Amino acid sequence: MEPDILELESFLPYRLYRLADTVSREFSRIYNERHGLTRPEWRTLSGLGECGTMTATELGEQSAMHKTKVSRAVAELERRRWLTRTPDESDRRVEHLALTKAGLAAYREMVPLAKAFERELLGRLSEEERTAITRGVAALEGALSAT
Amino acid sequence: MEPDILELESFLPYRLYRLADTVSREFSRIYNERHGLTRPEWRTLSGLGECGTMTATELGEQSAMHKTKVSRAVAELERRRWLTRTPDESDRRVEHLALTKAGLAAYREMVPLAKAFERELLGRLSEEERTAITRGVAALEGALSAT
DNA sequence: CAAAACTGGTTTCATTTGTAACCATCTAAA
DNA sequence: TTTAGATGGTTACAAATGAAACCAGTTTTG
Repeated sequence: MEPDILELESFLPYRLYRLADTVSREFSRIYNERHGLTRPEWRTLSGLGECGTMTATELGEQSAMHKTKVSRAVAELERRRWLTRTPDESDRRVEHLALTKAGLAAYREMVPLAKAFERELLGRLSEEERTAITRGVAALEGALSAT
Repeated sequence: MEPDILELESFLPYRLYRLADTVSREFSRIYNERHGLTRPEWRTLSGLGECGTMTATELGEQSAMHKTKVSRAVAELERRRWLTRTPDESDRRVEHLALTKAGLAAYREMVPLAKAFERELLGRLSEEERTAITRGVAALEGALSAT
């Protein structure tokens, strides 16, 4: 191992990114091929499906998206009539977002597929490998949030 | 844990992506703030620095980039005079890419920073956590490549 | 109360990206 | 050979993205 050379193949930031990219690409078929959703749209749907009613800001925090992404995703889901906006009573800048029946239906349809995807992926690993990835990811998350 | 709800916060594809995104963003400062490189440009530089001479196709495989990204990154590094192209003798479609002195200098300057970044990141973890993330990532890589 | 500072959310603009079409060259089959 | 397909690499075009400016409304402060 030469000192002034970086082995990309074993460099953690690169490996993480490539891994996430591959997984994410595979997974995107579930929301993209089926419904033509983008990732921000999927995350918005997913966030609202999970939490019920949220504001755009909350959505951004919950799903780690830039507010412009949220804004655009919300606009598109509204255009599809998958969500509605309700103005806040006390603060007129704020809107409360919630899925419509159609949005909820799409969400409910995709949740089992998403779970199956994850299960299948983890199913290819041994029990120890599963604990390893789970613990490792959690540890890194902790290390980064503690900044 | 309701059956028809997906917890984004504990959904592996999401966590992986967010993690890689955060790490990658942090790391990009090393090549972006310092030299104004994009990620594809950094990977190209890094690939050539590590392997010496490569073709564009090889670069794409080694660093998991789409060929248009490679093409653009190579064009930009060439414009900076950080790499040169040498036509292949026997196959005139192919070009062999290699770093110039200036390119190599930039690479050599960044390698220790990259290594320090990784060391510092892993340094925030315990010994067991480090083995966990390493094993876990390797396991997933294996599971995905085996497809 | 008025001005300044801040916050939720949208829009604009430039950059990055992916898909597909595209050259040029090479290889294999008829 | 000649032609049909592959392959290395670039380019054109549309879509996705991020930074910064922006608007409307809210809070703070003098």
